[in-house]
Parts: sequence; C-alpha cells; structure tokens
Amino acid sequence: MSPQPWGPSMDTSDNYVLERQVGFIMRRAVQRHIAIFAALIPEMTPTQFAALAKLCELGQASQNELGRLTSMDVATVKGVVDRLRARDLVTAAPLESDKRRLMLTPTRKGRALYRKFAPQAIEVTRQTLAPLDDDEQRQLMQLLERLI
Amino acid sequence: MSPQPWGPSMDTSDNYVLERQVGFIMRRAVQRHIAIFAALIPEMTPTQFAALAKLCELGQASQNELGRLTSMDVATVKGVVDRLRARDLVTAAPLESDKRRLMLTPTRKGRALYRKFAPQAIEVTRQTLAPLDDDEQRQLMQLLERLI
DNA sequence: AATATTTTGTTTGTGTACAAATAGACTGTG
DNA sequence: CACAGTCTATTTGTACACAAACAAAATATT
Repeated sequence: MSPQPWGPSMDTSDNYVLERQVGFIMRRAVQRHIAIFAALIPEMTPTQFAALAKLCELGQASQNELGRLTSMDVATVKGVVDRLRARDLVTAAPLESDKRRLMLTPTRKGRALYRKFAPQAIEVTRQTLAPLDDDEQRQLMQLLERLI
Repeated sequence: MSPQPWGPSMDTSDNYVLERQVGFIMRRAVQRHIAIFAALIPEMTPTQFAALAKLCELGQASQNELGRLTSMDVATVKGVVDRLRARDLVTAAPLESDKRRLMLTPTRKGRALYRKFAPQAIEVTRQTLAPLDDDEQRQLMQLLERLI
C-alpha cells in the first residue's frame, strides 16, 4: 500500500466532524429555543404548553389523539397530561361510548393560562428566529418542515 | 363592544398555531433525525456517539471540557460518560496535576467503534437532509447555525 | 356467537437534559 | 499564611422521549 496523493484538505474516508452534523446543530438550536422559552414562560415547559394549546384549540380530545397531534408517543403524552392534570389545567374522564378512550378537557384555569401565554409563546418563536431576517426565517421554517 | 369587521382569515389577537412555532417544527425534525440514527447505528445514541467522536478527535479531554465541546451540561455529560465507561469505550482517571479534573481517554475498543460508525454517522446526516437538494441543505445548515 | 385483530391506555426501564445543592481542589489577593 | 472566589465533579429531583410488554375494550372476521 503506497501513500495516497492527498489533496490539501487531507480528508480521510472518515471525515466525520461533529459540528457539521445536522443532529448536533439541531440539538443546539433546540437547546437555545428551550432556554428562551423558559425565560419567557417559566410557568410550564414547551411540551406542556404545546399539549395545552392543542387541547384548547380542539376544545376536547382523547389522550391518544392529543399525542398524535402534538407528536408525542403514548408514554410521553401520559406523563405530560398527568402533570397538567395535577395542576388542574386539564380534566380527564373515560368516554362513555368507548371506555378505552380518556377524554381530556382544558379547565377554565387551563384555558386562562393558555390565553395568557399564547402571545408569549409567539414571542418565543420571534426571539428564537431573531438572528435571521424575515426572508431567512421563512426559508428556515420551510426547509425544516420538509425534513419532517 | 360591537362586532369587529374581521377579514377572511378571522385571526384573533392570539393567533398562536402550534404547527407554526419553530420549537415544534425543530422538535419533530429532531425526532425524525433520532429515528434515522437509531436505524443506522443501533449500538449507541446520538449523544453517546457525539461524546465518543469528540473524545477520539481530541485524543483526551476532561469530562468538563468534553461537556463544553459537545454542548452537554455537567450532569448530562456525567451520565453519558458513565455509560461509555460501563461499556469500556472510555477510561477515566483523575489528573495528577489537578485532582478536580477527570481525564477521559477513548479505549482501543472505543476508537474502533468510532472508526467503524463514523461513515454511518455521516450517512445519518445525509439521510436526514435527503428531502432537500444540495443547495437547500447548505442553506438550512447555515441558517440553523446562525440560530445558535 | 366465538375468535382474531386493532386500538387505547398504563407500566417499566433506559437515556438525555437541566436546575440546584454540595464537596473538594485550585487560584488569587490581602 | 489565610481566606474568598472559582472550577470541577457529583448528587438529587424533575421532565421529556421512546421501546417493549401488558391489559382492557372495541371492531372485524368467520
């Protein structure tokens, strides 16, 4: 095996660089986003707010349905809903017509909290995207959506 | 309060839509990325691979240093390193010259595993970005980096 | 009607991720 | 030297996130 005539970049076959992997970059972007969220809405987590928001939008939903619509698997959504229930932001009752399903309804307190913080949640998105101008923000969102 | 002349969009003051928030979109993109990673590299998690890769790149690093370079806080990096140590991919020893610091070194086994899966890890990035063409991939990466 | 399949929810176990409290080791300054 | 401040690592507690196994209820099939 004689030495290869490497170019100036000297890249070998495994030219893996952590900082160039989407996973790493996205993880860091999410970290920053969560920090912004926590600063603006310390009352609850992004996930809890997402669940509460979706439930307020729907008026009512089963736990399973809510999980699908917020992209949480069954175990995760159970934990999130349990915490929302513990704080009396959501009530739950098995559905008469289908006893498997656990129907969830936001409480008055839950709806009030949602209305109170919805503008803040929009502000979280604004601040997260603040390093970009409007055009770039649109581009990023569209590109990210196509990754899903 | 007389009814307002709403436009056709019928947006109220809190026009929060979960699906339009960066946090939600990024969370879903990360979910898909992690699924691709798990399919291609079931042997370890993205975080574990990131830590191992950075350690192999450096040759050696303290736990704290490794945490900073991989964007993990102290508690997280400890857990990740503990699991790498338990699998004999990394060894740890307090530094003589500074007994606070825990010096980490990848084992032969750890380095072999890194070399083996580095191409797969690159492939994870490729598959994650596959819905986009080359130009769009570059754009997305650059925009995401500016969010950090 | 009896059985098989699917759907919904729960539980358990593992693995990030971070805040806050603690302890030990180093550094700098009086 | 002593002492305050800083740095590194650990521990504890909370909260996602997902896989896998399980149970109960509903639906489909025969």
